[in-house]
Amino acid sequence: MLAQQLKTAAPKNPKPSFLIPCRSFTTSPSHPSQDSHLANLILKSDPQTLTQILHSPQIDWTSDLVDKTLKRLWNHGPKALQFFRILDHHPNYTHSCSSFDHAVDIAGRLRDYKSLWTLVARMRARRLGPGPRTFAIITERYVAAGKPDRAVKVFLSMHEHGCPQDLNSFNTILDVLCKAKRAEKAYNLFKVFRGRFKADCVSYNIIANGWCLIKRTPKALELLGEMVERGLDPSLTTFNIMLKGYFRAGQIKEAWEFFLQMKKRKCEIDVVTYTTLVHGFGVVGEIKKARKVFDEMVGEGVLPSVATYNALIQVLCKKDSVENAVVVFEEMVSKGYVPNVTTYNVFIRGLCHSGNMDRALEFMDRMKGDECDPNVQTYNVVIRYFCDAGEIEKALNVFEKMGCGDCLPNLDTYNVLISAMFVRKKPEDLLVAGKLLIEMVDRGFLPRRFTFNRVLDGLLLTGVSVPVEVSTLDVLLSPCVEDLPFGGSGGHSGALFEREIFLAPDLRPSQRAVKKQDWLNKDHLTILVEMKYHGERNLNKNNRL
DNA sequence: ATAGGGTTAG
Repeated sequence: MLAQQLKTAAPKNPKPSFLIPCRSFTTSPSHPSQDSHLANLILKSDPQTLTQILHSPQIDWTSDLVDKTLKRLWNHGPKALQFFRILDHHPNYTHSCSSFDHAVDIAGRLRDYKSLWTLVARMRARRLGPGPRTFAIITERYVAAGKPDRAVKVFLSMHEHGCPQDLNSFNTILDVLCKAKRAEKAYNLFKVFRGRFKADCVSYNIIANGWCLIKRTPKALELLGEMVERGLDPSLTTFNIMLKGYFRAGQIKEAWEFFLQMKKRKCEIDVVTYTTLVHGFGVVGEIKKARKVFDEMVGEGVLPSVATYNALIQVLCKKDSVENAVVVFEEMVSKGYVPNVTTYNVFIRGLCHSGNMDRALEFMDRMKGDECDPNVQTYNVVIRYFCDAGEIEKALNVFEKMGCGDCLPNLDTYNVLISAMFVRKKPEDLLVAGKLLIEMVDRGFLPRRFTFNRVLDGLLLTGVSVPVEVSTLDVLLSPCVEDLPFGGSGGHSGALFEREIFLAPDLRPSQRAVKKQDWLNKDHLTILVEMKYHGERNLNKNNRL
């Protein structure tokens, strides 16, 4: 049934998509899942066709299928939202609250707050929420966008959206702030409301961890003092947080002493404690110590977990040798542990780092056989190392394998590749950079201004032109992330230059004031970007970027 | 989606 869909749904005039052809080969003979099929279909279709497909009675939409599809489209936010909206008008399917939450998340990541709040309003109108989870998402997105104050405001106004605050949501906002390295802000909020929400051990653990994350272990200790003062007992989690905190701050000796104290105080040391030790000693190069802890934990009655193995494998790769990591890898498998994506990723990274690209690719294939598909991090690692080795073609090959729907590239992927295009600075490379830039913008990733300018500079210098779709042009003409109101990283102002866009090659600058409506008649435009510099920068003469 | 342990870069 879906195969039929695939055929009939193919657009008559498929838009030429550069670089990212749909995967014309499949690496595994097994049948891709339904959501994978759908994601590919959605990526290829234009809005009109898409409506037909999505509203077709042949597809039996369920909340689960919608959630999975949204997840597949995660790295193409605009498409994901388009999909969600079209399905929202389906004659006999209605979105679940979890799908709404996903959509809210995506809108938030796109920093499309208008859509975000529209979704929230719609949720409420349908009595599906918004719930605590929705607010966890919204606040996290605001914090990630560099707007922690806005996030706090949203938390404080939750009840106005029909979702009263409680200890859980209080702990959530604290955690969101702490994880974003805003321990100070979290602590201030904590001090104001700890009485009202009856802060518990979890609240204190969250804040302590927040201080540890920014390497301020003394503040964490101080907070634990407050905790005890108020009659709350630290838990094993609390101790594990501190232990990790010492390692993170480079206080290895203190970490070990702290661990000895834990033992002395008859703490029930668990696998998390041991994993922290293995990792902590390993990253500072104390491989023997890491191994010793690893070997001794079983004697203490604690079995390693996959995470413990991952920690050991990682540090062996980094500070010892990949060969020894291989031994541990095989050992863990022979003991019946199932390596997960992280295991493969740390291992593949190790192989890449030791210049073993071929073996890295072999392991990537081995993953697929083991129901453990490579994720975007896996691809990024391999792409990064190919780029570093100057094997740009190979990097692009791997990139193309990411294809459409199975594992879409993310912001890192684009950044890594675009940077790599400026190594050789051949005109072809710069052209690829231009195409990548347009594609990333198309998919809802805002390049940093540095990236944006660099690519435009490159194109200008080489005189290469890039085909661009009209919808993309809107975004290209809109500000970069740093220029958005309230700022991405905040506070930058004043562009380095003004950009003017001309239609090329047949239009002269005098015709630059072409109206947008005139462009709309064409499928694609070839544009040439010309820049006017403020100040003295003169790139054309010395021909350098 | 309430807290702690494995992935990521000089």
